[in-house]
Amino acid sequence: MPELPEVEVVRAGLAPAVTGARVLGVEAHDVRALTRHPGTAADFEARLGGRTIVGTARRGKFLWMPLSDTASGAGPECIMVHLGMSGQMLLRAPGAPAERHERVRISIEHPDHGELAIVFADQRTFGSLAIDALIPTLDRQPGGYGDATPLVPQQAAHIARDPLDPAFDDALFRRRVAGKGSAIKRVLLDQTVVSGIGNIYADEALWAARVHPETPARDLSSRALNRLLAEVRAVLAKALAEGGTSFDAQYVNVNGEAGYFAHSLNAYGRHGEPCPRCGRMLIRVSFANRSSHYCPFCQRASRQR
DNA sequence: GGAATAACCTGGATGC
DNA sequence: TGCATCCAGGTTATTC
Repeated sequence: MPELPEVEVVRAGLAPAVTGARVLGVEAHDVRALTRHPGTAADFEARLGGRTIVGTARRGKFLWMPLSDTASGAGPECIMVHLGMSGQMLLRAPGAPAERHERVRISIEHPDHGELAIVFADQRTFGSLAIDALIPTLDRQPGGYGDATPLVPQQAAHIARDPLDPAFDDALFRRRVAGKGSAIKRVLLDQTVVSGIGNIYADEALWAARVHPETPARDLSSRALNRLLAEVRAVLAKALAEGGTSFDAQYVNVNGEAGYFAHSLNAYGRHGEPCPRCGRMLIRVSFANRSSHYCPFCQRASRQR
């Protein structure tokens, strides 16, 4: 499932191929891939045609590609992308056969690389593209990773910065967590508190920090919270270095290749196997319409203070 | 206002 | 072999 490392791999893969490229044409095959777009599919196609992609940026799981200004003088805009659970952004040669679950194809011409196709494919149709307005960030810091401009898509403005963002505010994160009575795992998954973390990396970071997923957030000591934040960063960075987590064909980079981090998972999906730390059995429990995987021995709720 | 829950969606895995 | 059911989970609207 695309979480921060997977989205960053996609962004980094797109950047050299799309920055400076002009949009030659757009084919929206499935309107479900445009649920975030405020207009029709025809409007999406018309507003994108002829524009130049001037960069790539990412905040948490949101990815965007700023566009050149329009002749009409409308404010700055971007192509906003959310991969949802199964979205893929693929780079293909012009005229390449349609991908399975292909929803949108954007044909571009790059001054150095020539013609290419950006293909958005999505099996479960939770992902979406949109043309969105770019608005100033409240803290006047760059809107996201990969672009120094202090602008962020309107639809991603409510999302907190992610832990790998240089402008991430550790103190603000601690204050927000300390004010929550919910389970710490639920707080980690709350994109308005900290972005980029999904079910996989939440389980991995909690395991690494020895924190029980159902510990009330406000019960965590400063020490435990600092340890957890450090482990979140470590897990995300390691996954990023290994190209992200792929269990099946659900996540691939822009060339259709899988990542390797699934081999490094310690807790997620390993229920019934021995804990790599203590050797006791890892378990899986139902949690907030999800599954939680943890070690009931070395992640005890009573050990947080 | 904060917190919890359901719904959206598809295809692979599983059970009968 | 074929059909029905379950499960995966990011985001958001709805409900409490």
